Amino acid sequence: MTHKVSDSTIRRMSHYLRALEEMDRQEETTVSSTQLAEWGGTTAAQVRKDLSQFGSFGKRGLGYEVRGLTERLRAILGVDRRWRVALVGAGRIGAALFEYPNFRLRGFDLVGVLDVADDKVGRSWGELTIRHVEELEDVVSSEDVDLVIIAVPAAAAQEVADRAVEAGARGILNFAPTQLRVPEGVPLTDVNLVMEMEALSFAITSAEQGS
Amino acid sequence: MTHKVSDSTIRRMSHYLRALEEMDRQEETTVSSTQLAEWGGTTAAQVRKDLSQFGSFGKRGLGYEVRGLTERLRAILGVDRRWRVALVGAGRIGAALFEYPNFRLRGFDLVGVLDVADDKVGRSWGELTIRHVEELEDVVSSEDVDLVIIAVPAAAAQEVADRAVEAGARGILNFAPTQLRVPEGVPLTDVNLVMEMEALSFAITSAEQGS
DNA sequence: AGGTGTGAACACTTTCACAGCA
DNA sequence: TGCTGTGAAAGTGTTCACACCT
Repeated sequence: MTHKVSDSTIRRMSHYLRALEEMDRQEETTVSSTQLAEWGGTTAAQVRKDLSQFGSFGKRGLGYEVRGLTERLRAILGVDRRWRVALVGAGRIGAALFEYPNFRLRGFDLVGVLDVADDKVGRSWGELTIRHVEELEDVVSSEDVDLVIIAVPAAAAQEVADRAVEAGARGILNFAPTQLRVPEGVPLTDVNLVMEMEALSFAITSAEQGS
Repeated sequence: MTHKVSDSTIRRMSHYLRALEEMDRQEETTVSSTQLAEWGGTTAAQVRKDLSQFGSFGKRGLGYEVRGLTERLRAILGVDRRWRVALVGAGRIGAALFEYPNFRLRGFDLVGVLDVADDKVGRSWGELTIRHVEELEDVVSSEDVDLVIIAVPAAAAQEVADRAVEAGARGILNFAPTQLRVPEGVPLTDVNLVMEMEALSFAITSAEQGS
């Protein structure tokens, strides 16, 4: 049933979900594609096309039922469950993630933190104790980790990825500025701040020069 | 001359630039589109198409000269200069950026940090003193800020964006999980960690369910 | 021979426009 | 009437294949 769904569709689905949750908080019970589009900076047709890839959730003439659609989107995105996350690299990025409340609120539970540095291993982060990267396989399997966040220097990232996947991790979020190779079927997302800054730099520079 | 260039092209250009710098470090003097493609996980034709949008930089039968192409890419991306960056929100994300060495290495200088919290205002971060968000306009204009990074709660983000742009900021990197509205011509990039995690969640969930 | 630069073919995404249901 | 769901059209991005230069 489920054919290939584009990346941009998924990104927008996240957006719609956030919009719906906000609308529910404001006690709205129904919503139209037009309203959803305004919230997420897209068009009504786009919203309907996106949703239609997963089913028919609306009522003609009326719109979508906020609560119902919220549930459907949660199920589609797979966030109607909790995810177990291990963090490799207890530096600043790691700390930022650790303290980011939305993370837990949205269903992602940090169940392990690892680092190589001797002065970090053994320390406590909240209820977690930082463990040595050597123990990665152990943490992934014993803690039943689904997702691994890589926040280590570029040179160490590939090895961490290989071992995490081998040990059973099912998806990877990579902050290291390097192109990781992972087996077919293991989703990988990169977050590269320098790249984002360069995109801004380009946009400004080319606007300056283009007539 | 410069027609519309796609976002994905720019992302790949960043990649090529990083690859070239690495190759230069390894004392390679020329490089083919095939090699560049391998490095960035794309195809040779794609590399050539991307580059050809900005000019003809290669020699047929030979490839591209590493140093020369590096310079051209730097100029295209606008990173042959330094950028002045202000950071609004001195929380964990802010701290992570502040300590991220690649940031400065790649040409982005943090020249101002602001926050609302009284217990943060006045503190020192390296050579910078955290200033109150009230002073945003002042910082942007007196420090000649190009880019503003927004790392404040979602509810405060739009106001910060409006004031930053009004005061002369030319681009915005937004970490707040909300859809900002900025005037036409002001580039905006969003970094939304929950969204990235949800994309992983979807990929895993749909793979499980699809046949 | 070797590898670029590029039009043409192809694939994918978005927008349009309207039939159809509440 | 109002708004969804969806084929068809338009627009964008990627891949192919080859002429052309060194």
